[in-house]
Amino acid sequence: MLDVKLLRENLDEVKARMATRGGTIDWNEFVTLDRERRDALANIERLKEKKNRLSGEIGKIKKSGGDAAALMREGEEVSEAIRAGESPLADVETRFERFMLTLPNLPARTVTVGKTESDNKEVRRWGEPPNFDFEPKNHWDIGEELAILDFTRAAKIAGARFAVYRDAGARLERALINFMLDLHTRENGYKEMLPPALVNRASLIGTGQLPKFEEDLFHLAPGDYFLIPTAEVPLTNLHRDEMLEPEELPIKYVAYTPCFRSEAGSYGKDVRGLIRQHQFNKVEMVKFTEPDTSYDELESMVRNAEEVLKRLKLPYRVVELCTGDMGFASAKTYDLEVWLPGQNAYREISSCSNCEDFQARRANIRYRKEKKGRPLFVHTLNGSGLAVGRTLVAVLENYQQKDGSVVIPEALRPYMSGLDQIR
RNA sequence: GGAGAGAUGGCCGAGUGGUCUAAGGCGCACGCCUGCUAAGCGUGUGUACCCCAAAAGGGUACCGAGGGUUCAAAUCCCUCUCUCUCCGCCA
Repeated sequence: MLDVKLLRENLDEVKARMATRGGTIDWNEFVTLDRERRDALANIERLKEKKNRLSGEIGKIKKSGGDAAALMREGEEVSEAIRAGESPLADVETRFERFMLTLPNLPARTVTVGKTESDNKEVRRWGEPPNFDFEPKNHWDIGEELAILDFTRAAKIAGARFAVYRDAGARLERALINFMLDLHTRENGYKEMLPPALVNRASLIGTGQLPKFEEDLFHLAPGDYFLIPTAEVPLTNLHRDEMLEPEELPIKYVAYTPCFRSEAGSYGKDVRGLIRQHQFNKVEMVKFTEPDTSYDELESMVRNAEEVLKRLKLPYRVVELCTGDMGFASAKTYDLEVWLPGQNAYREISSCSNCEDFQARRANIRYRKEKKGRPLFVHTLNGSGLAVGRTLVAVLENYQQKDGSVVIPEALRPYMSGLDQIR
């Protein structure tokens, strides 16, 4: 959520910066609703003041045995007026709040202005795409030929966009999860968490998926729960409605969770293989920081995600998303794209974002810098470290051999009981 | 799923219709005192929003959440959420 005062006081600047995201926002609605809301509020507060004053006087008169009938009649009228004013006020407040909750975050000033993916800025590359003396295969062919991935039976038991990992495939996925968690907890200073994969509406409003993107989520009717689309949701909401101590910042969490996405509207995209699934595994990093340090923390989070790819010796590049390509809650985002020989392209495997105080406002996550100072909103960051299924794809495609086997990256062998090759 | 108990400020805890403008304690901040420390004494102590150009100042709301009764609700009524105890079921 954006700061209402910022909108009131610097509307022209906000308009211009928000426009760089693309899409249109009805700013007149903001001005109108804000005006209406404040007028209605001032009106009702005046009446309530009167009510409180009358009630106090009636109390005193009754205590001293006097007759308060006239004042009580007046009080009745005031209460009637309050009741009449309450529903218009509630109505305008609801509309105002809904408007505010559907505004995306303001892009950071440093972010490159652009419309689409093609305007994104490559920041750096690492590693060389491998040279094969044969035609490299897609991971789904590799996986099915080695009998470590089974899409046919996944379709039978669940449907499209699901996968069954089998034998060494299942084990490789598990090895990747453990490898990533160990790296982030032992070397990068994150605390491991294992949160629920189901969350309530308030949590999804906190991180920004609701109210605008309900169709992207799986909703469970009994209990009104949602399956999490990313561990960012439970991890960030851990501290919803909390006051954090400045000395505990930055807080750094890492969690492995399954993630669930409806992929509504993605028909025809990545229809084969593991790239786009309804259910996938992800190791996610989340940070809570002071405003001053959040951009340094974003840089180090990106380095933490890169370290996974470096240790696996997978070639990748880092891309800074332009204003038009960023997610709803983000002020600045870096994507990590891993080289996939089967597609002859770099594909997203991690996304690291600084949400500044956008989520902290929605989720009411604050800290007090000074003991007597006012509460301030923290900055929240999140990043994949990494998308596990896509990492498995990258391993299969980059480490494939002419004979159809796949070499296990050295860093993973301790997690595979020393196994060095899947054949 | 059944029965019962509970939810009050940063924390503990009192409070069953009108000075609750929430007692008291702890904690915290500032000051005083004491050669240090401890103790003691005094003062203060939340959040959000609104009015005001700003400051000063003023107002409204907040006792788990939402409704209701009443001139007036922490207090009475209804619904819900969560926590705890016991029973049942269960990986």
